[in-house]
Amino acid sequence: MAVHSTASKRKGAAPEKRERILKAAIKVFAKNGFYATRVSEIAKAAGVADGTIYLYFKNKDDVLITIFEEGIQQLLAILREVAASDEPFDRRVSRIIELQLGLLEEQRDLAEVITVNLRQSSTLLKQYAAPLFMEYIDVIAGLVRDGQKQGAFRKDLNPRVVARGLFGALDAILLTWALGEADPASLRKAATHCASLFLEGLRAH
Amino acid sequence: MAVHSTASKRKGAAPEKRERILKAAIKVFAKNGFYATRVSEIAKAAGVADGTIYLYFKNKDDVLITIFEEGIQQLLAILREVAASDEPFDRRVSRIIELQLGLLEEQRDLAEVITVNLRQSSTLLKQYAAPLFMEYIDVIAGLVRDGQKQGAFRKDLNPRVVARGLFGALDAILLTWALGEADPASLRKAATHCASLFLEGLRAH
Amino acid sequence: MAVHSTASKRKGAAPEKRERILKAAIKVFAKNGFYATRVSEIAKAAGVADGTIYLYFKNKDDVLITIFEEGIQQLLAILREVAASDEPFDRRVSRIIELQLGLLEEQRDLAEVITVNLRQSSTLLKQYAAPLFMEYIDVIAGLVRDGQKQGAFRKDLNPRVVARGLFGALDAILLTWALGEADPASLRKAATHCASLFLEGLRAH
Amino acid sequence: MAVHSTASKRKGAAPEKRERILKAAIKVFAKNGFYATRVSEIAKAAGVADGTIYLYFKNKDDVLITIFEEGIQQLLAILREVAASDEPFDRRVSRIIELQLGLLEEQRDLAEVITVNLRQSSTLLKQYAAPLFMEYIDVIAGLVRDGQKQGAFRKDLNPRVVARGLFGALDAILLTWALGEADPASLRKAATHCASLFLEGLRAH
DNA sequence: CATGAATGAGTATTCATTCAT
DNA sequence: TATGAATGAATACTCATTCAT
Repeated sequence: MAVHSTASKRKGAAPEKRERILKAAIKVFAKNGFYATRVSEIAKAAGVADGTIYLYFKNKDDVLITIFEEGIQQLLAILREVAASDEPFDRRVSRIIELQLGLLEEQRDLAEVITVNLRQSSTLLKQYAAPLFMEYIDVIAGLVRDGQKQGAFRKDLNPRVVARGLFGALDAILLTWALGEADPASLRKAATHCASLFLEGLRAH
Repeated sequence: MAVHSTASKRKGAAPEKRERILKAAIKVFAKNGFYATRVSEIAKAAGVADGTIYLYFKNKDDVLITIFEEGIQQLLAILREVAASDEPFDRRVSRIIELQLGLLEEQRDLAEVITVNLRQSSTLLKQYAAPLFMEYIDVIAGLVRDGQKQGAFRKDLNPRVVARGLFGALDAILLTWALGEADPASLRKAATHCASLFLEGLRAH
Repeated sequence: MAVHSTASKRKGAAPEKRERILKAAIKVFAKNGFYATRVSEIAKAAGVADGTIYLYFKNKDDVLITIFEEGIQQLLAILREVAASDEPFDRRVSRIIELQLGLLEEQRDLAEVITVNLRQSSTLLKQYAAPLFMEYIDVIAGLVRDGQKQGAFRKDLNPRVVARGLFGALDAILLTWALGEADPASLRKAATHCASLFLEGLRAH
Repeated sequence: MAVHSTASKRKGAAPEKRERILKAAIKVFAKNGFYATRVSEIAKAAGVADGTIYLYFKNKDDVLITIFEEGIQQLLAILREVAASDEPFDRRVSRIIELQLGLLEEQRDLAEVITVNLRQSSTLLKQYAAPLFMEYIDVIAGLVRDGQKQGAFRKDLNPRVVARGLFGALDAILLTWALGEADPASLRKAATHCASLFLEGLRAH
């Protein structure tokens, strides 16, 4: 898991150039996909020379991995906070859904890179994404488990199955949305319906 | 296709060359991913010459598309049948879930190609997969809509959102399963839980 | 020179199939050039299977060589006859010019193959065409030499240079004509002018 | 082009990489023909990597086209100058002949590429060479026409036919020479004879 | 003789990565 | 640090030729 952890080379100088490259990479990866994106395109979009990218990243794969790691970490941090809040369980689940879709809505390109691009390299997917993905699932599963313990959710469902299902549902909704014309309003409405569907399905009687 | 043509065009050997190529492609695509797979690897796995592949497929893309199309068509045929049956709606949904997971359980490589590989090419995804995917969604959405009309399902949920969510949930469960060690029993149990979650979430009160 | 001479394989049977292949080859070579022509195209145009071509010719090169040899031999035979006739020298030269252009005019495709295609393979050109080309030049040069001896042509010009020049002039005129819209009338007029130019240039004072 | 740019973009080495590639290409094209020449052969002969060629040329075709264009432009510039001089018409025609043969005599390989190789691709010939070729013909035809107007040349010959004939004659002489052992003296003598033949043929009485 | 499915050697071109400046 | 010219390994696809029928 910590394979990549300490991340890419950096020194003391060149502060935001690294960020510019990442931002540019997210944009072109989202537009063209990982394999169809040329390193030179990222460089051009970032306004740096091709070689400069190799001062901040080991190689092209490293750029994608970094995007994924930092993007997921961002999500995870908020997710954990929400999951640990003292709001009612229903509310926490709703917020997670809205959050995930809502956060990504504001970063549509990042969403596409994370949900679509990462699957483009089986190696990357299995090596780097899977562990982080599991971590993500774990947070949600933990929330479900807590809800079950507290009597808010029915106890006969495997929390990890619920978590995977929820993640997949959101992923599919996002994908369809990203492939289509991507109207923010429709996404928000879909989020509400999805939340209602899962909460009703989870409710303890 | 030539499933039943016991008589090949030549000798007794090399009967279903096309099928052999497809089978081999599914195997190597699943193992290495679309982009990392060399045409020569497919040829070798199929026991034919590189050039032979081009007698049956336009190019490498065409091989992937064909796998996807024939795989989905297979699913769609069964799906439509189940959706149109006269069983209770609950039962129909359950069967769809079991069928989808069950069918792919028997063809793990195909599952991985369909769920993972196809996303590797944005072009292929948008051009070929999206329409078939929508068709798939439509069948499920149709079933949900019918259930709503008949009073079996609550009416306040958008059938297409439910369909997308269900598909995504199953996709994620399959993906986790395909990436992991893939124990059939666990997949079957996950199917039951998933069905229960969605049915409860859908139930009309 | 006799490298190819006894020509392509033949047996006793399959009489005109060989001719059909040659005729078809002339057509497609003229249209697409030697390198851009596929053996399968020749086969299709001739109405035979790809493999059949190899029953009559050693390989693709052999087809082009055969066309060239038989085409040139045809020309040479007539040329020699005209050169040896008892008409005035002026007349013989004129007839040669008209003949060469006129004959080819009736076989435009053959003309294009001989003048253009053969140059497409340096090897073929040097190995097979050059000798035949020299033979061709020799006939014309012989006629010029005779004319000089008989006092009809000026004696200060090298007959071989004249022959080469005449050949080149006709070749260029044909090439331009073949590349353009190819109006037979304009070709004939060009022939007259060309003849007049050369005869005047050759005349003894 | 960068003929005079004494300062290369880099070090002191590899100054005119583009020129080196062109020079190498002329050499190998002349030796092996266009189709039989591998891009890697050009690269090796030029002492650069295969990929470097694509930094300066669009593709293999582009290399041939460039050779032709720059070679012809060179000839055209001198030709136009001679054609527009105030020497007697006879002299101008003689000089054109001598120049054309002489210029190429110094660049035998270039001569072979221009006269032979270019015809190897029908597409290139028709698309790129034909227009330049016509321009070339026009200059000579213009000179003939002027000579006719001034009373120096007979008026009954189509200037364009004369120009084509002259070009073809020179081309054939060059071709024979390039294909043979290429003795400079014989080429020069051929030039004199050719000039005499055409001038006598053109003379007004 | 004829077929045409199958073969597999052969090659232009791309693009991630390097390194001299 | 930053550059971007240069590198050269890597690969999909074509097509002349063969040979089992």
